[in-house]
Amino acid sequence: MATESQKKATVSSTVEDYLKVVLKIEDMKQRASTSRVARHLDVADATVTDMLRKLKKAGLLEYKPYYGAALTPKGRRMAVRILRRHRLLEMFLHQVLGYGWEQVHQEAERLEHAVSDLFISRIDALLDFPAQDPHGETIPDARGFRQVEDDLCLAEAEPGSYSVRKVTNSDPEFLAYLDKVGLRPATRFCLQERTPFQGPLKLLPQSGREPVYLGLEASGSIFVLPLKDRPRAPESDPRAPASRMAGDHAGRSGDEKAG
Amino acid sequence: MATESQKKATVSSTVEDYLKVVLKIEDMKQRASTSRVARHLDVADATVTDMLRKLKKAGLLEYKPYYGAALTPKGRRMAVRILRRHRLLEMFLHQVLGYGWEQVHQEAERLEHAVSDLFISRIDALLDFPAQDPHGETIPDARGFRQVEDDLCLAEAEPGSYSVRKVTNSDPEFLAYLDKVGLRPATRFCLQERTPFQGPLKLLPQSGREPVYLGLEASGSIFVLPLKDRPRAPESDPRAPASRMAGDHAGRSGDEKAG
DNA sequence: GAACTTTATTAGACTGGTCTAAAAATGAAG
DNA sequence: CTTCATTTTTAGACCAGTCTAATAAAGTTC
Repeated sequence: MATESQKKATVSSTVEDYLKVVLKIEDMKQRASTSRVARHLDVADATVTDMLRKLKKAGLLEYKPYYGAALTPKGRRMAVRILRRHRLLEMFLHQVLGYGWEQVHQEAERLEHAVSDLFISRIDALLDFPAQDPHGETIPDARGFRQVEDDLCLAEAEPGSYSVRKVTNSDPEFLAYLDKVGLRPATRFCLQERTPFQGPLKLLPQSGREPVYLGLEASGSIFVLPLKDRPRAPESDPRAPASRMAGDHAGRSGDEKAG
Repeated sequence: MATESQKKATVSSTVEDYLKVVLKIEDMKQRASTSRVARHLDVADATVTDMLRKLKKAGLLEYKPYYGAALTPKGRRMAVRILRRHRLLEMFLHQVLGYGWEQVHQEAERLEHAVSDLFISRIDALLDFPAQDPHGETIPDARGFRQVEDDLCLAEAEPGSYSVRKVTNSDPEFLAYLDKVGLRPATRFCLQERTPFQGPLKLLPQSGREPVYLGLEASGSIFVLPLKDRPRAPESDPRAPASRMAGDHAGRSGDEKAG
């Protein structure tokens, strides 16, 4: 019923992964260079060179040697389709099977290649056509439309009230930490002062109450406190696990290998 | 939570398919010869010879050249695990996502290799630990135990009252036909006369009402009628699609390639 | 038990996806 | 514009899984 009468140019899950990565890189407004793609996929550069040429030949992307790749409309459609499947599956695992938000990514990563269109359309309906996944990422609709929002990076935010728009990191440990600490999509908090922390939180400015306090250690780690416990000055805090874990991830805040 | 602390000798889905087929053949009390395995998997005999030797080396089965293969305990455990996954997934697709029983097999065939143990244990709980799949096949429990029942083949059945125990055929068209006609696991019916039909129906003698009549055309096709419409003598009937479809499948009633 | 048929195995090759190591192009710095 | 460092591509190889064609066991018949 769902997606009939379309040329099913079925591709391997490997190809799907390459397209997904190129889309992700393009979304970050970076050039999809051989090495960048290789880092995301954790394969050798030479492997990527080969593959990009194959994908070019298949009409899924443009590829200029020594420069990089860019999705064609066709490649983009396929990549967005996988993105949709991934996020819908994450939502399904979270809502229907009770997975923690730190558990959904890995499973969706495999399932996105294996489930049928029927499966996807059934869980879509079951979830009542959700607009976001458990991380707050927007789910492209069945036609492949995605509303791209201008999220605010934590590092760009002026002091004020915000809510967490999305968390762009899929590391289970880190997400479990955020969860423990009560920081998830839609959580509201007060940013005390500007911070250079580049972490995976994307924010939405917000007027309203501020139930949570979010601050920054000297080391660069983030920490979160109920507002009533807010310290006078946001400096060091003997919160061992929090410091450790947040620190770990703040360190790798650039881009590669984060998802 | 479910299946921790066990050596995860992860194998490819291809290997899982080979093991599954050998288990299936052994369950039919046949010798898992090279060519029989090859027919089930739809690959060349030479391919199977290679693979059986690899699987022997991996300790998953015994293999005697020019004779055939037999699962080792380890191979059997793995095969039963896949069987469990397959049937649980079928039940899940049917019950939770509303798949028709003719649709579940194909999807489960892919998913059984892709989902995690967590996924399986979650759907198991969600379905309240079902004992059978939509076709009436018994689902092995989490420890790998399976109760094997002595079902009656249609061809062995004397005239009398029965209910459908299970349908061991996964052809979507055929199953859709049986469904349309109201013949599924637990359906009760009256067998009018002994039939040489070797089809995929397994029966369980049953005392009770007989709402359905199942008979045999001269050609070997089956057909079904509500009891009140039952004809005096079970002969031809101008029910075109029924005759056609059932005939198609009764023809290939032996064993190979049926599932 | 010799001849023939069937079934199984070997031999050699191909594909997709990957690797390492070496060569080449690009780009940055003097 | 040369030189050096970085990035990318080429060359050659490997592995898993598959195929076809040729050969060799096993089984069947007379």
